[in-house]
Amino acid sequence: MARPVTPSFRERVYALVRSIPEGRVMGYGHVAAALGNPGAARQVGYGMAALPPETDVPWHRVIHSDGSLATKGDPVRLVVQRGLLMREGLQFRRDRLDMAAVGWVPATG
DNA sequence: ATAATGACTGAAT
DNA sequence: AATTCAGCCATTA
Repeated sequence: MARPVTPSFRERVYALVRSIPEGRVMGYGHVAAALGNPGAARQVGYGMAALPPETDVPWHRVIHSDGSLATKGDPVRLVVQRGLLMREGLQFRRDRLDMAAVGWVPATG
């Protein structure tokens, strides 16, 4: 089956996001930097936008670098994401997460 | 090949 | 602390 020998940036994003443990979150820029492209934060979010609703990628664990959530002009999706995060035990502080506490860095625990 | 797009980010106001 | 502006770069047409 068509499996690219050189996985696209998006593929790498999905793989990393899938490896984010429950109760932890990562910023778009952090994901991009972990993939070796510290300037491709927007591409990370763009990849999330292309995810189907039945995806196995925990896209809700990827948020803004400042701990807030992305809206993309769809406030409904925002509420859903917040619910998913709270369901994992994350605490919101005025519609924002404490990245210093719940922020996760791969290969470091 | 070029141009437009966009779940972002950091600095300045 | 909140808002605004310009830069960034992979994907799509």
